[in-house]
Amino acid sequence: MTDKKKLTLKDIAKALNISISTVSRALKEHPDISNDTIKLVKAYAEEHHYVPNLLAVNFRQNKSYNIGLIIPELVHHFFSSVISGVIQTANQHGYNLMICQSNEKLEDEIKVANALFTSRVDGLLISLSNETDRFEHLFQFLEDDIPVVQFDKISDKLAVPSVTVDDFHGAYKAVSHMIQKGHRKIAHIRGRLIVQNASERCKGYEKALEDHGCEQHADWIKVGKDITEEEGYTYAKELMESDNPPNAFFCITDLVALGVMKYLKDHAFKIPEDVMVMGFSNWKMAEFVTPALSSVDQPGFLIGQKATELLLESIKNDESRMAKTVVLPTTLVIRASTG
Amino acid sequence: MTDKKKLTLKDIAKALNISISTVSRALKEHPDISNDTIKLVKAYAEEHHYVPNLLAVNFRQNKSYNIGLIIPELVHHFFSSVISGVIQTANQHGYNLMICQSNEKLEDEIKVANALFTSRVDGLLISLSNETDRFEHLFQFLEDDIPVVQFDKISDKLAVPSVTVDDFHGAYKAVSHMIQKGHRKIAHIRGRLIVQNASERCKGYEKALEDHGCEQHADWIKVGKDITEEEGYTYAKELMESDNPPNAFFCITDLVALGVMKYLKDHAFKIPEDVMVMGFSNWKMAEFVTPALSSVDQPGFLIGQKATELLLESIKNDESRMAKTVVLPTTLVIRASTG
DNA sequence: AAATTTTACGCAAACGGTTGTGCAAACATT
DNA sequence: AATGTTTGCACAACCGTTTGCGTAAAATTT
Repeated sequence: MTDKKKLTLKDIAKALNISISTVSRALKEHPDISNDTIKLVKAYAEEHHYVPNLLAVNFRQNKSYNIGLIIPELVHHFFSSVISGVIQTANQHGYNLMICQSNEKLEDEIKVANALFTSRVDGLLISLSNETDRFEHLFQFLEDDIPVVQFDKISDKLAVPSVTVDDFHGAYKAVSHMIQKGHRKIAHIRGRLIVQNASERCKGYEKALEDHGCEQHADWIKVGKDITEEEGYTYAKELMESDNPPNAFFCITDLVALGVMKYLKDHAFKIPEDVMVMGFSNWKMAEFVTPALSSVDQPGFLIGQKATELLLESIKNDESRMAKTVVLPTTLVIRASTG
Repeated sequence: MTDKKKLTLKDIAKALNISISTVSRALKEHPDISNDTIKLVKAYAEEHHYVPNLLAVNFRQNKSYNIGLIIPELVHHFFSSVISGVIQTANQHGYNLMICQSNEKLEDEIKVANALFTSRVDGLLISLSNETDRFEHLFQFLEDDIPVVQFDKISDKLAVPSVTVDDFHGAYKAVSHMIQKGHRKIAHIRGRLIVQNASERCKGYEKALEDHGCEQHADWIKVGKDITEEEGYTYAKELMESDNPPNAFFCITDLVALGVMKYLKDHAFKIPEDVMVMGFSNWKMAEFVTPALSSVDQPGFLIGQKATELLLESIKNDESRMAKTVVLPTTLVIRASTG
């Protein structure tokens, strides 16, 4: 291959018969440099397509201009929206993104966190895996003054800024909506409460029932493990075959709701007339299933944006690194499954 | 903030009273260094958590260990699968990924390509935007000996290795399947033919009709512009209201198929009894719509993996940079919409 | 014992920028 | 005219690692 060397400051300096430092300063319009020289240097650089060696710059500045992102799953509508927001914001500020998956496993999370740490990212964004109950792999960043921001799946054991959606009110609005539609016997299929989102949504559900004076039964709350469609199907079956079947389902996520809908359709229950179904997250598919699924929309893109802004701010100044919480609003999207 | 400096080779050298170069070599077990010294250095490095400064290493090697990825859309099931494959493969080989979106616009594609170029990526993966008909922004990489690999949306004007799925046979299999099910009047809703995938799928469709001796009508082929659900709906309406309505639809993508299904359901056509519908891409939602949508599955993860492998190989040795084509097989996924 | 080879390490340059400091010339002030 | 100030640039150190080369000491061969 042709061995074309990239143009360097030294080359320009030699060509114009001035010093390297003058070239460097001229390119950034340093006040010490005369306008004539600035023009001269810039013209030459432009003409010869000078592009600064970022590797050298970053090394000198001891900054990678990389931020790390750890998410449980990449192939996921919500998380890809988040990524999209992160990328846009990061790029706007001259930062690049290094994305890693934890696959919802603590082991993998630790592995990729260490990799990002050795890569010397300037900051870290993370949505914790469901398994995460230790934080040493994240503390090492803080010990090295590398700011961390958590989003969506967060923990209060990690004292860093966080961005979440208002799961509580999202759930509250969703459940209230079904109550107003006349369906007051509402079941809830949720995840384990160690995950903050699950806990908040459940609280919102309970508060709505309470505020509207609806029946509350412990066995109307089912705890999913993997949060799959199958679980939705199974629990729907259990609940609908019980002595006191509900006439509405509030599901922790759209996938579970789909399982519930499948059971209901298989057994000739009419949605929403007989039984209403509400999801959470508003996946793309929610609008395409039949009947279209009502859901609580989480602003993924916005979360990504906001989290990245917080992180970049923390990178700039130390004071921004205190734990603080940004809570973004959810939007109730009403479709056919709740009338 | 506490000003804790990272441990450097110099620190280790000073502590052990040996030279920096010996430390450097010891850590990589250079044959010039005695086993005793290697052990000594490694022990010290381990104990004090030495982590090499990648910024310095990369600068010194003049390698960023970054590869760029340009895709039309991030929030998209297929592309996030691809990304997932790319990330895994890249990380396995010590490379990081810089992801950019073109939003299907040439202008954006050029912008991000330039950004990646200045970032000095070691290689570039790209799936072209639908608008791309110029290639200067990509040629600059080749001129600088930075290898490029294209996938999915490719162009033969770009003489670099490419990875695609077998759109032709995917389409052929899909259409043949419907014919075998007894639906011989098959319409096709496709995209513009300058996009290679659209062209291949259309050819596969035509070949299947021909091989099975089915009617072929030019007006059974509709050309979508944005490839949206609405277009599917519109064309389904047009076709079903025509004098000679088809009894099957082969759609260039699942989204279009959903639009078609919507029209059919709205107008009381039975799927698949009256009219069959076939999509392409096998999006997540295909299995959740009613009736579940048959589709042609594209192995996104595999494409990402393969493309990355080709790229990394090209980075390693110049000879691997010749244009060559890897074609991955598709899988026909039969669901309710085709019986 | 002298000559040769091997072993094990140190020295110093290099990568391409950034930046603090020094200094001559030009200009302004008294 | 002597002094002080500003302007515009050059010098050189520096970031942390890699690597070619040189060389004493040890090991081996004559």
